[in-house]
This record gives sequence, C-alpha cells and structure tokens, in this order.
Amino acid sequence: MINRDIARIFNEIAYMIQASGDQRSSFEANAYLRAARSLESLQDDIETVYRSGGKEALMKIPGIGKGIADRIAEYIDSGTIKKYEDLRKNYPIDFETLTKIEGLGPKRILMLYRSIGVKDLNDLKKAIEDHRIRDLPGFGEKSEEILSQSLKIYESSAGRIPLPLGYARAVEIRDYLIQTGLAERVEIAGSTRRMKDTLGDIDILAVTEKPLQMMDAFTSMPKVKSVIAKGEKKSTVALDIGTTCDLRIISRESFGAALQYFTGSKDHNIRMRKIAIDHGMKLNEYGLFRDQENVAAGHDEDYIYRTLGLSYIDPELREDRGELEAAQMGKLPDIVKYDSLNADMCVKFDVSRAHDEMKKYGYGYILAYDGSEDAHGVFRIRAYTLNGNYSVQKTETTFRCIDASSFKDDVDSLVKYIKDEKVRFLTNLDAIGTPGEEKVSKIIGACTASRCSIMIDSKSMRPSSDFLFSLRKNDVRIAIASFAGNPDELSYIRFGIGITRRAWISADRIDNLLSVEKLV
DNA sequence: GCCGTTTTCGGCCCGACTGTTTTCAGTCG
Repeated sequence: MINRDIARIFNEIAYMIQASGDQRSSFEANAYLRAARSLESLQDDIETVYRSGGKEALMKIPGIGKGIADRIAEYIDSGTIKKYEDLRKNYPIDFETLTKIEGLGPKRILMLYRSIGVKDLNDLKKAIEDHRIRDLPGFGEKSEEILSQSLKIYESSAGRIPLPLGYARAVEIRDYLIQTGLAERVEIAGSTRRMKDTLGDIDILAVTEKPLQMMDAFTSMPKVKSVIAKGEKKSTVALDIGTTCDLRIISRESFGAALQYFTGSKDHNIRMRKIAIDHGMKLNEYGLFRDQENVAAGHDEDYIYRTLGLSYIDPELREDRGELEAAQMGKLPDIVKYDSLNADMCVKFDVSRAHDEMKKYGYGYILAYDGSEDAHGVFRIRAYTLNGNYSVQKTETTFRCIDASSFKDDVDSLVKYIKDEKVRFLTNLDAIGTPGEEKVSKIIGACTASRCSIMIDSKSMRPSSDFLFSLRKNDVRIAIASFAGNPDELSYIRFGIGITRRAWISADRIDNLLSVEKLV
C-alpha cells in the first residue's frame, strides 16, 4: 500500500507550506494535512482506486479535490511529485521527525534551520548541547531547556504504546487519584477511552476543589519519571512506560463538554463543532453555548449529542468514519456492551476451578484449549459451563479451531479445510493478508458460507479494529477470546470487545452472546 | 487546496498555554 508513502509526502508538503507561509497559505497546508489523514485512514489501496477509476474516483475521497488528485496521479504515474521535490530543495529538513519533538512546530523548525542549520534530530541534539539555541530570536534559555527535555522523552519513548499497557496504567492512575479523596470525579479520556489499539499519551480529567493538592499528588505518583509541566489546570508527566500523561482539572459545570472534547478524536470534534454551528450554537471544551449561555452546563456527554440532534455516540466510534451521519439518522450500530458477554471463546489454562472468575465476568461458559489435533494448525477447544454457583462442569462439547497463519502460502487448502472439516473458528486471519486482498475475501466468503467465525485474540489485539472495520458489511461472525494463560489474563477480553466496537460490528454477530447450545 | 439542501466564492474549529514579548507568535490538543 502506497497510501502511507503519499500521506507522508503530503504531511511534509504541509509542514513546508506552514513553515514558510502567510495566513492564506495555512489553509492550503491544512488541505494537505486533511488529505494525508484521509489517506491514512483509507481502507482501499489508493493505487487500485486510481487505476480502476481514474482521478474522478480519487476526488470522491474526502479532502481530495482536483489539485491533490493530480498530485496523487502524478506520484503513481511517475514516482515523484514535482511540487514536493521543489519544496524539498528549499527545505532539506526532516520535518517528519522534528515535528514529533514536543514544542517544535514548522515555524520554529524553519527558524532553527535558517539560523543554525538544524536539519535533523542529530543537528538538534548538538545545537542543544552547545547551547546555540538560547540566543536565537523567539527562543530563550527556558525553550532550550524544554527542547532538551522533549528530546529525551522522544528518545526514551517507544513512540505509541499498545493499548493494554497504557490502559492498565491509566486505570491505575485514575484509581490512585480517586483514592486520594481529593477528587469529586475522575475519568479517563483521549484515545484510551476510544480504545484505540495504540496510544500516543494518556489523558485524565478530574473535578476537584483542591487543584493544587491534586496536582501535587499526580506529579508525585510512584510511576512518574519526570514532570514536564505543572500548573493549576493542567499538568503533564512522563511515565515509566515511555509515554506521557496529562491531568486536567475541569469545572463541574463543564465536565460533560470537557469529556466529549478531550475524548476526541480530533476529526470527530471538528465535525461536532460544525454541527453545533449549524444549530446556531458553539461547542468547545467548556460547554455548548447558545447566546453566551452554556445550555449543557452540568450535563453529561449524551446531553450534548442529543441537543445537537444526534444519538449518543460511543467513544469507540468517534473517528469521523460516518458515525455522525449515522447518529443523525439514528442508524448507529448496536455494538456489544462490555459486561454483556456470556462466554470467553478461548482460554489456555485449566478453568475447572475458575468458578469465581466466571461469576465475576458473568460467563455461563468458557471454551478452553483442549489440545492440538494435527500439524496443520487445527486445535480443539472444549466448553466448561458454570454449574450452579460453586463448580465448573466439564462438558463433552468441543469445537475445532484453525490457525490461518499455518496456511499463509496455501489459501486454497485453508478454504477447503473450512468448508469440509467442520471448523468452527478461525484464528490469525490477519496473517493471510490485508483486507481487500483477494485471498482474504476468499477466506471470509468460506467462513460466511460454512458458519466459521473469525476469532479475535484480545491479548495481542488481532485482527486490528481497522481490519475488522472493513469487514463490517460482511455477514461473517465474530468470536472474542482472551487467550488468557491464567485467571488474571481473562481481563484482556475487554480489548477484544473494544476491537469489535471500534469496528462497528453489531452485537448480533458476536458469538460470545450465544448460549453454548446455540454455538454448536 | 477543499468544499457547498442558505454556495462556484469566500470561508476554512478554536481556545489555552508558554515563553518571549511590550501586545503576540507558535504550538498543542
């Protein structure tokens, strides 16, 4: 997929325009940024779109008009984009990496290049070490110090971190803040709340009468590596897991609006604000305003959505992928709830004593690994039911699972297996290829025809929500498995549920809601 | 450069924070 390559070029073009430009050209830069984001979230291969439908097809993609369609065509036809090459001659700068340093944007990057020749991360590092930045116009001693900090954070962080790791820490921090007794309310926001598979940072909101004490508690938590900013309304800390965490103090009246705003996504919020304007109102993190008056004061998020003529949109759907249109028409998918599963579809430990856990999760049964069947990645899982309140019953009900990764180069055999051998579940679908590829479609077709469900591995979060999002219109069924290796890991199921929610998969297609009898 | 059930021109989300200013530019979310 060249989508990403082109998106990267568009981002760079945008940075170069922003660095050099005046107010007017910043809109042009925004257009390139929007097109880049659109390409990044596009499921289809842009080259295929262009080759089969020409520029007209490209212009159907949101954010892509005539000019940018020309540029995409130029890239596919010739391998380069002249506008990009020309800009690069003037700005031979690694914007992509440098913009990732907190506190550095296009303008300051250009300033650093023009004045002291900083082109990339290495140059920046040297400039900081030699204290060459503090005397530059628009910079000072403090800026140099902050850049030094940001650089360290960038180098020590692993970029985006996996959701399970970040989620666990977010919950820990939330519970810690609650336990201080200082807060009236604490909520996790941001991409953690949207259950995005990877997190750039962690966002927490709190209502408190004692902001200073709260900030003290926050910045002195045991897992804080360093304090990046500390104020009365917002503080930022670097965590042990290679990411940063923001805590914002919110007023009670604004909490709903703030939670909506800080949950994002950015694209979703931009659309929300436009919808508010269409209703003669103004939406921001402080409230929903009609003639200066916050009509959403003291209300929760769902009030804001309803006031704007929308059904409530679950956080996992807030990516501007059609959820606002669906909410306007009352056609949002009925996604599965976190506490509604009747089963975990595959675990890998002895569940015969797991009655407490089964009760805790509300399961009527669990399917547990029951041994490998052959060398072709086929294995069996057995049903264990909750027998009254006190024991777990091993049953004679078993199901066959097949591991798609054993058939990477032999999709036809896999299809044959699914059709002929009464395979009930398929794992590792994403090992075969990407959505839209013919071999993947073939397998999906076979699964749909043979009542074989796609199994989600909640622990490794695969297939991804983006992968499954592209299958949302198929009839294929989904089974969510924690693949827990011990009772503690049963909680991973949450991430599998999150994947189906983000993928718009409706609850009636989730096997976990069925009774074991219906499963057979 | 994109976009349009008030459109083919004239808009483009918007407010906080921060450091470096002497009234604001740049960055962020």
